[in-house]
Amino acid sequence: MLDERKRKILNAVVYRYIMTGQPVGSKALAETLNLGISPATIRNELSSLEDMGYLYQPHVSAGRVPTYLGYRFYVDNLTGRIRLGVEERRAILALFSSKTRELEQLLQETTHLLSRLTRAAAMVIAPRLDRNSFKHIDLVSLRDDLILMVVITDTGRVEKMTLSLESPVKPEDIEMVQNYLNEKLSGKKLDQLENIDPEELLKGVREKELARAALEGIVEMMFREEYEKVYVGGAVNLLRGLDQEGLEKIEGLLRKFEEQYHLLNMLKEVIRANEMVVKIGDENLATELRSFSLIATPYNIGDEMAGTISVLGPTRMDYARVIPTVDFIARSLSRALETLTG
Amino acid sequence: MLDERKRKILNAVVYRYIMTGQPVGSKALAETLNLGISPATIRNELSSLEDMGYLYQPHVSAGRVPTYLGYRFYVDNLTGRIRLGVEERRAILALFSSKTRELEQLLQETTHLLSRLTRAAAMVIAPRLDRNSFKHIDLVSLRDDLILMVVITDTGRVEKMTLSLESPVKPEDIEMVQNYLNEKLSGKKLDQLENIDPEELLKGVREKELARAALEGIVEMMFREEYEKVYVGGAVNLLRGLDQEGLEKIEGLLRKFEEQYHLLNMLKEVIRANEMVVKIGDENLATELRSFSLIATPYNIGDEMAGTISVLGPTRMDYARVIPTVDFIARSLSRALETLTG
DNA sequence: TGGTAGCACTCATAAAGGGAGAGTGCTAAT
DNA sequence: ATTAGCACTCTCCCTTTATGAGTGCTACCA
Repeated sequence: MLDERKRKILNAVVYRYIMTGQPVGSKALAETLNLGISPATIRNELSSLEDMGYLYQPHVSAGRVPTYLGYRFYVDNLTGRIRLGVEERRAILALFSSKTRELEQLLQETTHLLSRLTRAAAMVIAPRLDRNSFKHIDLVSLRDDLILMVVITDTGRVEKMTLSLESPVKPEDIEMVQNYLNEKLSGKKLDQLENIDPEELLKGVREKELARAALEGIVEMMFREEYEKVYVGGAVNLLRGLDQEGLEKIEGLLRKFEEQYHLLNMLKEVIRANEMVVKIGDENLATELRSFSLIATPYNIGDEMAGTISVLGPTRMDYARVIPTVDFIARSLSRALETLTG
Repeated sequence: MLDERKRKILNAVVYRYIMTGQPVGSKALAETLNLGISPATIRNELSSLEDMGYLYQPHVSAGRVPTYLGYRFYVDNLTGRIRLGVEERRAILALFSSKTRELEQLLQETTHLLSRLTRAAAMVIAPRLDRNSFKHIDLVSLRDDLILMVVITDTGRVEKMTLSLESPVKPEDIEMVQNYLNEKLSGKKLDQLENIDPEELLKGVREKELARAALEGIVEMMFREEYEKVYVGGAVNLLRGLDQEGLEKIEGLLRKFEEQYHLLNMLKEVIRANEMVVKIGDENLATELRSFSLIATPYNIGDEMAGTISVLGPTRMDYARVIPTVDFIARSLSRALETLTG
């Protein structure tokens, strides 16, 4: 579709624009490209590339700037140019070589690293709860009618909830219910718990109110976590080199960032992807993201896909550097999680 | 020090400037003040107030703008003007009337409400861990040499940590250590735990490695939480109506906001206050806050001071509205926590 | 003596004009 | 097919000019 020369020119325009942020002119291209052709020839090619929708001119006497399509071409033809910097490699290995950490802490630090290395906003979606299996339940009385329920999963995730009861319950009953539930539920996948008939299960216990509240609580907890938790970092990076009007646009986006629910909604088109996804500009579903680029890739625990890590930055982003960085972080995280969760 | 007329004029200037954002001129003041004096007289007074350091002129032909000192005077003389709006009252009561919630969730929602109602950035410092007392410890094996430790406090706070052991440990030993620690530590204030001699305590157990790791873990956990957790919300509000240069200044501040440690450092001068504090402009210790106003007030659990809620906004802030809002939220939160933690 | 009218003065802001420079598209020549 | 040459367009930046807001000062008044 595009001949060799056009491809070279297009790639050069995008590359230069990413580096400088300035529209790229024919003269500068002739100098760097070394194709032995004059600016005039390049101008013809540029004009042609503009007709095809890969480039546009901000105004008539400016150089060319890539359209979303132009970036798309560039990203799809990155082979060779792409490489992980030594700096990045070192920082990533440093983070993941330190051991014995909390899942949450690890994800939090991953988010930080991601945003720092890519200079973009980073989002890490935590592993879904429903794939975990039930490990242990703990009932602790705060008051005789107020019980704190703590549920621990096999991946070391800890969720808690306060149960407020109508009537007081005795310590020995609490312990009994706890033991009973532990025995009955141990090892079950969390999403199987929804199908358990509570009445059936409750037959064996005396203190029905507490047991029922606990069961309902567990199901509610799953519901609460239906949209998974997201860690966000480096949202400030989106402000970098922004003009007045850009600022107003971004305000709405940052507002969405503060709410898990909205954030996940924006990300949902990439959440389920099982390989790296690069969405450029209007390729994004969420309107708030239309002027940004989103790079997302899944991470695993063992063989199972667990969650997604992603970065959000301007379409004018150094893809050749960011893509391998995101990729390597995802791999490193997967490896770390495997040893962390046993 | 200031006569009646000067006070009226100064208050009017600050009030008007807060409302409009425009420098206030003598003519406009003469119209609104109804003191029966002419603009010329007001000009004399303004000039005098400027000499005293309460006002300044952005440039010679502009009206007057309050200095930090001017805001300070205004805030110190708010009596009468101050009142809680019905809107705000309703929203606050609505949030705190719904019941049975997690401490963390409640604090998170409080942060949200605070930023929404004040249109400023909100920070809520969670109750310090060391005042809590030990309620229950839970050791769950993830693998035979990887133990998840969960510590529950009497206020329903749950902290966890993974313990990685040199040698595998048997399930019955885990249970034994867990029971032993529960018995020994139950009811102790967390800050007392630091003084316990581990060797003394360890005499009674066979599985010393696990027990020692657990003890060290608890102490480390306290250390980890020495600087308390902070919830942040509405940082975007700081971007409101910002010019290009203000944007660059604020970028550094927002970056600090992303790190608990730095954030708490900035807040530390107000953390220990036991009544409402209003810090205006350069009254702030942290240089990053020098061009903002910080309003902070403590909240309690029972009779004990538990944490601090605060908002950060431009010095040109509607103090008459924000101050009572922050105050009422703090009171409501205190009340809610009392019933939540029993 | 405190208040006021009048007036000259300053300065920000906006609109208008005018190079300079960058980069283009087009044309004609190779 | 490629290129040199050139006219053209438009942004950017600087200067100029007009406008208007608001002041400080001075002289006058009750």
